[in-house]
Amino acid sequence: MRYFIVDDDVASRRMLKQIILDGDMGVIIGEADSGVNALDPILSTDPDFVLIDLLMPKLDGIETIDQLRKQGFRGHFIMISQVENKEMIGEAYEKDIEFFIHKPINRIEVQSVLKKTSERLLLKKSLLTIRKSILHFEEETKEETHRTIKDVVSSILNDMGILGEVGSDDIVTIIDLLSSNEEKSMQIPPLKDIYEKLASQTKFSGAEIMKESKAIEQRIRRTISIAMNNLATLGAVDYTNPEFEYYAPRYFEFAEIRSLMKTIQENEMDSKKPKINVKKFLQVLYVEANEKFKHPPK
Amino acid sequence: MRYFIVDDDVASRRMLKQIILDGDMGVIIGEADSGVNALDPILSTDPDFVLIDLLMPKLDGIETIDQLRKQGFRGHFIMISQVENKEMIGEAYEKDIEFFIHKPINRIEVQSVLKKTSERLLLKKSLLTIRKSILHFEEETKEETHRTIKDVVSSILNDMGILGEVGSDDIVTIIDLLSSNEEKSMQIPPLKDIYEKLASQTKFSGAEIMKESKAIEQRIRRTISIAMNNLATLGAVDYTNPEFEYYAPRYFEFAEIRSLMKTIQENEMDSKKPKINVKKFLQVLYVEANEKFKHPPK
DNA sequence: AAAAATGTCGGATAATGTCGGATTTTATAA
DNA sequence: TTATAAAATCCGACATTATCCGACATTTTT
Repeated sequence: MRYFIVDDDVASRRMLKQIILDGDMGVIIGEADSGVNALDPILSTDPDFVLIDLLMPKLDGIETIDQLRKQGFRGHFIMISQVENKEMIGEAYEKDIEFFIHKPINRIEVQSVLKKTSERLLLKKSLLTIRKSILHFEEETKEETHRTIKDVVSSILNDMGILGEVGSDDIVTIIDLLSSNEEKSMQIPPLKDIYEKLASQTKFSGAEIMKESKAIEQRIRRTISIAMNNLATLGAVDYTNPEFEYYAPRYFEFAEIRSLMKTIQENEMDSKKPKINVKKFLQVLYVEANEKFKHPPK
Repeated sequence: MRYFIVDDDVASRRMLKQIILDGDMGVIIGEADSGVNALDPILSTDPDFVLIDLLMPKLDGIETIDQLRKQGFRGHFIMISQVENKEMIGEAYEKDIEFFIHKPINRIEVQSVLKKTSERLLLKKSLLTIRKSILHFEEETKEETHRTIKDVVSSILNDMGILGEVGSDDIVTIIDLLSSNEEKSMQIPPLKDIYEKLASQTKFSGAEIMKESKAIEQRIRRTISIAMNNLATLGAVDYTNPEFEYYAPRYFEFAEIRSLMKTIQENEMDSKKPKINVKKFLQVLYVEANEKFKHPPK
């Protein structure tokens, strides 16, 4: 199942994330710290479940649900909040949420509820598929609920905090492209070739393609640069942070990250620009995404 | 659906009853005002759902569930109580209750939850029936994507932060090659032979092979050098880092790593190049990869 | 309209292949 | 065991490219 988390409290988001991942219940394909910031990403990533806080500044949970529904979102909501007021809870249930979980967050409770709700969804989907097949004698055995490579990649990019960047689309598409390739070599082709291939999907004249592939190159570089900064900032505060600990040494030249962390800690703004190794980043992402895709849980 | 209500409060029972009947969700086949008084009737009427209060004199909700399960009751529980204590709620969920609803009782909430749980139950039943019939036809089309030795090696190299380097491909292929060999000696053959064997998979003239095997040698050396630098940098930042602790002493001459760490910490850029022991690295990797492959993760 | 983000391009930089020779390990005999 | 030669392994240096990056132009956002 694909989850999206909306909560203004970082700690809550992290706990939920941890619970979902630990329980092997699915992937987090995005998160947001407010209703307003949640709308666009939810509509574009179309998660199966949205875990949403009721009390949030500006746009509260119920209003957010209204907005999303109005714009055609068909996913399911699970509300998580410390509100005790039965009126509000009732109101939430009227918006057709799946369930209301009371804060403080309790691991077993959340896991149990998520498991039951997602099971219900799966069952429903299977039955719908079956009914359709029976009615039309069709052989559509395509499981739409399966997560794609793109989901896996998105979730990784989200962890690095760059899912919203323009270059992320390029990256996701590239990995998808590479993965759909026949050759099972884990070595990715030269970056130049990759860029050109991607560019040729939208542009058609030779010159256009060259330009676009140059643009792609820069977009990706800038996106990765942002990821480095994000991780370095995380690590500067707490180098046992799980995202930092995992991604920083694997996806980047850790020496670069380290010197970045230093300048951050010492608040120097000068900073010799760090070296950005696009090839390494894509290579690791490619192998790891495929691995996670083939052997989902951990 | 057939419901049974257990609650020491008459008013609560009446409300629940009313909600179920009004919502046309099923029939009430009995009620009881305590856990003790509920046991016999529940076992004899075998309801689909038991709505049960957590806090009751003598036999509380959880104990009642235990008793019933012990005596073979297979129905489902929905707990309804005003308890706020998350520990108790968690405990209840561990007893495999369907959901926990907080008092005071809210019509919409109860209806929504009951509807969803009973729907889930119905779906499950239908699906089980269908599956049973289908199983007669189809043998399982399960495609097992085995975890290969390559995956194991990749993950180790990823831990060292060198999955992105060109030489990693060589290393992975080499270990795969060695492992598929008949002789299960723990001792790996001379490096030169290994390189030549690998080279001869892509090149075919004698001279070409020599060149390629030289290239492979350099790629691997450089890759391992990067791994050393990565780990040393990791260790310099945080010597309790698990990857550092594990890999640094096993795969490398630890003395080399330590002096590397020193130059990193003191920011000396001169640095006498550390000695790189390719043989040791491959040897350890070979043994460990095979070990992990045969006896996967704990 | 200013500021930020993105596109464009050429030159700088670092990665890689190639090769000869230095250094270490291994084998063998004293 | 120790000495020594041969073999294996390791390393530096250079040429060639892929990759990277600064700087300015253009577009988009505020």
